[in-house]
Amino acid sequence: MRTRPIPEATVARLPVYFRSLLDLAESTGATTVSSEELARTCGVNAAKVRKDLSYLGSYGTRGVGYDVEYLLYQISRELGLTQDWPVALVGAGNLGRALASYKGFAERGFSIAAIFDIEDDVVGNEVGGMTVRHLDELKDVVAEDGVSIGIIAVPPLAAQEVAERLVDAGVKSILNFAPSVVKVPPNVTVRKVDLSIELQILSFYQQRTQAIATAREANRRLRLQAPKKPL
Amino acid sequence: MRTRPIPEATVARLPVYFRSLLDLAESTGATTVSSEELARTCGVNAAKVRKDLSYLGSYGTRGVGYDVEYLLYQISRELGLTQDWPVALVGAGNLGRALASYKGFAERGFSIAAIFDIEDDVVGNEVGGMTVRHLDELKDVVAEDGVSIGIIAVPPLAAQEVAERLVDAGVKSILNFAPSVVKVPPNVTVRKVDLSIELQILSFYQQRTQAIATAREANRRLRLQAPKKPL
DNA sequence: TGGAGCTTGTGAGAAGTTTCACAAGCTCGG
DNA sequence: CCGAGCTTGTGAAACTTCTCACAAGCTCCA
Repeated sequence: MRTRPIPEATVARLPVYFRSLLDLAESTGATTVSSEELARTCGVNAAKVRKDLSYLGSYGTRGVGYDVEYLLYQISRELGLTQDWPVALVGAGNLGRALASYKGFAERGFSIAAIFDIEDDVVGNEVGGMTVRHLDELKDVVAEDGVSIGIIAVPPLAAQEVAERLVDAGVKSILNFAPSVVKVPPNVTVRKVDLSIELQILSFYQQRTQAIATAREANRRLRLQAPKKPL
Repeated sequence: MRTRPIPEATVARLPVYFRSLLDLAESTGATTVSSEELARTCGVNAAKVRKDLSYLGSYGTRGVGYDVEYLLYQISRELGLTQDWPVALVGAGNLGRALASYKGFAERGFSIAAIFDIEDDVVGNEVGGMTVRHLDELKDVVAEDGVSIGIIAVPPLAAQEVAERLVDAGVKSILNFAPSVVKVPPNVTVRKVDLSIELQILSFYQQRTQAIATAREANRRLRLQAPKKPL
């Protein structure tokens, strides 16, 4: 059926198109959209939109554009959004609690099956309308509820162990919020979201574009503190 | 001084190397590290590590490896981590509060200068040891504290307006957590972190690797509900 | 029915990124 | 001082992603 595999870069953009199409359908009520228009709302190049969508199939009409409803359906099917994905959330700290109450997940069919933690004073607490369970129950919940996606929201030192327990329980996809690299078997997919790394990348480009004079000045000062390269 | 600009892909990895080097220095106390070893802890290819580091300069020693301290200093200088970056956090909802108490930012020199919101019942509250201020004070705070980085943690519909107010106040780099595309002038950098998009990407690959039989079955069922492509 | 005006789908080339493979160069022991 | 054993730095090839430019094909109106 599918001729070529869909490039990773395209997969990463499909959710953006999806959301823009939803907004479009809701706010303007338009039934059809051109690649130009979709590109504008997504902040990308129109040719890129067309090429991306062409990987899904030939769903547009020349001279007219794409039918919004039909395209929405095709993208959601491709992304697997036509079914519900129960998610296991591990870690009920600051971030875990915020994620538990985050509405955006449920909107796309990702429901939190259960929240886990390991601290005695956290297990049993109410978070986002659910009771925090002990991590030891993970395997049972995963099996019972058919969980295939796990979210790691624990301190960095605990992340690798949690990842292993998720894999052991049968989870095949992991979203890692802990600022650490986790290693998993090749049949498991991990994506990481690292808040501090994003700021560091911004800092790089920020520094780059600061006034030349200021940068030169700062560099001179910094060089004085620089450790010597060992001989 | 710099011959070639550092590729974006490399910039995105420097913070990962940086963290691994810190861990390494702390846990093993090693003074030197090979590209092979660093690559292992970062989950990347050794040649990539060497090429990435070579953009910073020739900081290694053949037959020996890289001096950990020296490399740490060079990366932190490149990323602009030798100075402190005050950050304006807009949005004191679930996510905003979690970000406000997130330790990882301060560890890398990103200090929250102030938290802003617009809701009367939120402004004035205590969050992470700070008092939430009204968004109208943004401009003053940015000017006074020399803020150049802003974080958007507000509902999607408010994101564009907040972005404009940040830009207007003089912020040059924005980290956007709202699930929406924000448009800014070309001299401003935006990076987005979209939690739901990450799950949708996982969902795509998850679906792909599920048992063929199951997928076929599901597809057959789904096709029945598919809207017809308009003629 | 035919032609003007759009818009898609895509080949081809450009640009960016990853990986390979190996010369250059360091250390250390004998 | 020399050669064995490492490890870096980097051209070059392979691969991926982006962008351009235009033929193919649709709609609508006269």
